[in-house]
Amino acid sequence: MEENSVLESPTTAAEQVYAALSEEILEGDLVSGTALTELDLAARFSVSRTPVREALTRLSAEGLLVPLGSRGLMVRPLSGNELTSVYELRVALELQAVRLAANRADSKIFSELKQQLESASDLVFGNKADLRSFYDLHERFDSAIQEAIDSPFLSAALASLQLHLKRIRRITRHNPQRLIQAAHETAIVAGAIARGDSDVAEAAMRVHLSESLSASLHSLDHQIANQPRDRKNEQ
Amino acid sequence: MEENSVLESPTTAAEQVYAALSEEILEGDLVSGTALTELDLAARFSVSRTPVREALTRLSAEGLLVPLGSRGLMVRPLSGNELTSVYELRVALELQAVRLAANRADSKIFSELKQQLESASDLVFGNKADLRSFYDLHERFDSAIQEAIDSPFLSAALASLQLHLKRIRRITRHNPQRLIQAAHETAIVAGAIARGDSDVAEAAMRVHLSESLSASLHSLDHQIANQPRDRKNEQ
DNA sequence: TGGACAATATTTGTATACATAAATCCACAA
DNA sequence: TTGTGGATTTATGTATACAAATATTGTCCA
Repeated sequence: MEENSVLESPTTAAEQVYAALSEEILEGDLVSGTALTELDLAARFSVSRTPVREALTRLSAEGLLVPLGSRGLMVRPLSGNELTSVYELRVALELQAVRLAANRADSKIFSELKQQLESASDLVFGNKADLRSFYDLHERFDSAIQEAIDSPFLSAALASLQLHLKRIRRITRHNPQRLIQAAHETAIVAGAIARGDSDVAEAAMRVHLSESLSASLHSLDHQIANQPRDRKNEQ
Repeated sequence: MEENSVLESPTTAAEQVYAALSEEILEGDLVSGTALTELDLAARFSVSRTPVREALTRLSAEGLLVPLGSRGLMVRPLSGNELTSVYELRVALELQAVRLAANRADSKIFSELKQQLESASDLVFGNKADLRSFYDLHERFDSAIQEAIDSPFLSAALASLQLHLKRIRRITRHNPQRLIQAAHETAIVAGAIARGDSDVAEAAMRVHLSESLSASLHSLDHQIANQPRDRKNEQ
């Protein structure tokens, strides 16, 4: 919903708590199911409960936190079923996004992105900085789409989705082979957008998301001897 | 999500303020651009600023309120461009929803809905109660889809979308002809879901949304800019 | 008249005190 | 041992006081 740019000067305490907590959730430092209490957080961040409450309200509204029993909140668990649901939302939003982008985008931007994505494989096996720039490239791709479509409601939904996707990427195992494949799939999407072919862009994105979901589920299943995809351990 | 309307008992002050404000926004009692201040609202609802702040935070997170300058919040304006963006989001979510519903739904439920939708035209020209039950039928249709897809993230996005759609329906002019047509279009979708035909369900929904957007934009264009609202369609 | 600047008012941001409800603990009895 | 009731603790819900930031007003001077 808002910019996470780096130029933040005088942010409020509530925003800082929100930023810190969402980062911890997205980075996996706060694992699924962790209970949060206002008093603990207030002490930890050396602020009063008031800004903590605001941060928790916002995190709940975004679905990163869910009620825990009759009292308190916990970091939202992401089982295989919920991961599948995130992808059902992702398919909805991103197919529409690339379709619109193909109709509206500046083709030069996406031609460049296509080339960069095609040559991104090297980065996957590089050092940490290379891997970082690999992810940056994908973020630039997402940003370019949002800018191209210029649709505030769709963009807001995509931004919200990105939060959960970032969590999922941390939860699932790092898989270099899959990353290379994903870059290739995304390059095809970028190419289709660049030449304004919305049908192919949509089809290629559908392929990409299908592959991506399979890989994530597979990775999740192999994490712990924990749950395959049944509906028992929800909530 | 909120089938408990009136008799819900001992809710918190923050929730009551949230419910009251969102109702006022959705019903058009608070017109686009209205500035809200915490102190005024606290006085109006006879509570302190604390629960008011929580309500405002939630309404902002849902996009019903937007920042007004450097201070304060206002009811989000919905121009033609924003209306179009809402529909770009709606297309994304509802095409996916009906596609999934066609694969998962109990066909008996949607067969019934189809029949009810086909015979709903009478209600449009009836009295207020009839019109109310016409809208109820559409809400039951939406609920049935959400239940069929059983996908928490997609459902949350649909629920959030519904808020803005409800606003739009109030902002745009009441058009009986369009309502009858919409019921027919929706009946076709319900029929396709009932027999598990996801392609036709998607296509029929695409038609419905396209027609619906055209009608809404047309209605918006023909409204005198900021005419004082006449109170014909009060509850 | 018009503009700069100081005084004032208004509004949001934060801390804190108190109220209330739920969970926990503990003593005591069956 | 078990479980029942009440006291205690703990957490959230709400009100309020104060601080800080911004807008507004008004005054004085060129």
